[in-house]
Amino acid sequence: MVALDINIGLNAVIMAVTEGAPRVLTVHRGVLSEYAPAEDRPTALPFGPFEPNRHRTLELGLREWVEEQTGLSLGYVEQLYTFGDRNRDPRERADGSRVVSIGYLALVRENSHFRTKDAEWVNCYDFLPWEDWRSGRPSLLDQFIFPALENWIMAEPEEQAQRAERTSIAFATTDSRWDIERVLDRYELLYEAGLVVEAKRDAVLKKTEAGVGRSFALDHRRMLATALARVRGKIKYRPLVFELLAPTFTLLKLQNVVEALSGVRLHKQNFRRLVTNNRLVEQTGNMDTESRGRPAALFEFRRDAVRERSQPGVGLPVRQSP
Amino acid sequence: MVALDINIGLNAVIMAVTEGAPRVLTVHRGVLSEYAPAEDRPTALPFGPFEPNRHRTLELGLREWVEEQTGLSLGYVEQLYTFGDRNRDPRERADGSRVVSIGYLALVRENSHFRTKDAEWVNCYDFLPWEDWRSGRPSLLDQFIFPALENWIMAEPEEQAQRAERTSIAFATTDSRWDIERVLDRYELLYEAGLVVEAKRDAVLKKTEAGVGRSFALDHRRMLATALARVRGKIKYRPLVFELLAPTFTLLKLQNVVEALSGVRLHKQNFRRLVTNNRLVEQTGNMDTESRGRPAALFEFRRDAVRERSQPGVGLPVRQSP
DNA sequence: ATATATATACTCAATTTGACTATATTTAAT
DNA sequence: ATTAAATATAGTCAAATTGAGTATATATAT
Repeated sequence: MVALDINIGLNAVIMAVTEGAPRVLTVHRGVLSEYAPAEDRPTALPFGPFEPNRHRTLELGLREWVEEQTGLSLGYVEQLYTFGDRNRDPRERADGSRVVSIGYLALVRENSHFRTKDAEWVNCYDFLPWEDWRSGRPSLLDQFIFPALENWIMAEPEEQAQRAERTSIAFATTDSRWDIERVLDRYELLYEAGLVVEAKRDAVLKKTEAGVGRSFALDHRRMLATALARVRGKIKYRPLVFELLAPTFTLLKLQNVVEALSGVRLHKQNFRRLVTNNRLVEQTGNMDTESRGRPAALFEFRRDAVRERSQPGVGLPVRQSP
Repeated sequence: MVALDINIGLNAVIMAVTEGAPRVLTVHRGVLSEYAPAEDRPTALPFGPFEPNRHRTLELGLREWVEEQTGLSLGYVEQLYTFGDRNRDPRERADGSRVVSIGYLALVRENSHFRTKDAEWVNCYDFLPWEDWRSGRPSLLDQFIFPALENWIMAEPEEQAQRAERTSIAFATTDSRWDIERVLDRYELLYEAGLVVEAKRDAVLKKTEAGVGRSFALDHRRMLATALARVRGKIKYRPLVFELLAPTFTLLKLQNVVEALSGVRLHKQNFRRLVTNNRLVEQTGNMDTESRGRPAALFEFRRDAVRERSQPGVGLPVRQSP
């Protein structure tokens, strides 16, 4: 039983959808600042240590320090993943100490107030720009990512076949369709191929040109990818979206939040048919006032749907709208 | 930064399907023995400490000690959940030390050899008997669980509504269908209602009559429930089953493994149509020899299916066969 | 030879999905 | 006041999928 020198950190991927984009709460200081030069202090996820003498459970620990630091009282929280690789964190010392981080996903409503102590909402797609297909296929893919991945595949004769297959699955380069859920696979591939700056920082590859997408401290971009993958997967069969919406909303608003998270456009009429036929929402009787065209009916989430249907999600169709 | 006295343990839920039942590898000794009286040493999941100076990653740590202790070389491994509640583990002391356990799921083939150092395969449904509906609705539900839950609901006037709703969702007591994935919800409800012996042991409730299902050390039954829920959910859209099968198999064998895990019977013809139409498997050309009736064709997993289809699972239909 | 167990092909109706058309009701621009 | 643009909502229709069967083939056990 080795007791010495394990620290547990709690990381929060706090997401909201505002102005048509999924956003993540970031900080520029905190526990990590002392380890980075002041001028080069990277964007980071909110982070707090787990203190066993203070916190009865991991999740309560997270809620407490998030509230302390940001004034934000979290509603929906779920554990994502525990990250424990060596050399993840500069606070580890040569003697074998380790920082293990437990990542959490939290969803908050778009107008949640918080004390902005150096915190900022950032568009998730700034970090993962290849994941947003709402305005069509991101040109970044063909202009930079695919050529670079092709080089990486060819670079190692031994592993060509395996690298090609992984790329084909993650990025749908051959016949298959883009799978919105493979967010983490894609990020990890880009990392291994040295196409994100975190890989250079971790000296996985030697320095090449600038990486793709905005970078994050430590392995925080990986945590964000894990979070987005989880949300995209779960939205289909659990009523997650409603955690991100005001209590009443129009169907267009609901659709826009689903589209922002999934990164694809949906067929409007069929989307409406799905959510209303499945009785996932019901009309409140009121109408929306701020619309441009014909006013839309306001809906609310039918909580009973959870009991009635076994998979009460917003039913993402596979295809995009034209 | 509080460094003192956090221990990280790694727990493995190692599953196989043999003789028509999902089984979990259990041990009766190991790190925990010294804390339990010898005559009352409960069944436990394999457990090992995470040693940061030895293990580069958490998963490698798990693989190493599982191999050391059991001789089993794990193939498919995925992280399940990190458990860190206070008072989970008797090795915690009053000074605020804590044992945080990271649970892993591993799937192995039915004939995997291991050095049986006090280890034993146990039917998962011994621990969670209400989860096996293959021979019809378990009588345990109506004979014991529902009356007891009803008492629990009524016991606290303040919380009646909430308890009733949770019970209704988890156990499909009203109109809804039994949802095979809500394994963890159901276990946690039974725990809170004091209907499993672990709850008495943890003094959540005062002693009542014997609990339902076979008990497990510490919170290991909760980990098993987490694992079964994960497998049941993932089997639908990822080719997990093939980790549990020999390289070639008959369609009946495949169906039986899916049924064992999901706990429900499936419609045979439709199941075949699904897996063959989706080209998830392909014929090897050989026939099975040991069948009772007409010999069945042997199939193998089509690895390409992962690339072609975005959700390559075994397509569990919702309903059971008659 | 017969009963029983299993495999496999095929049918058919109900439901769900994808892709449309048509129409209604509002605001903004002219 | 009229028109264009934006949005909401209803409805249609064919294709694909699903649920529930029937029918038939090929083996073993007695």
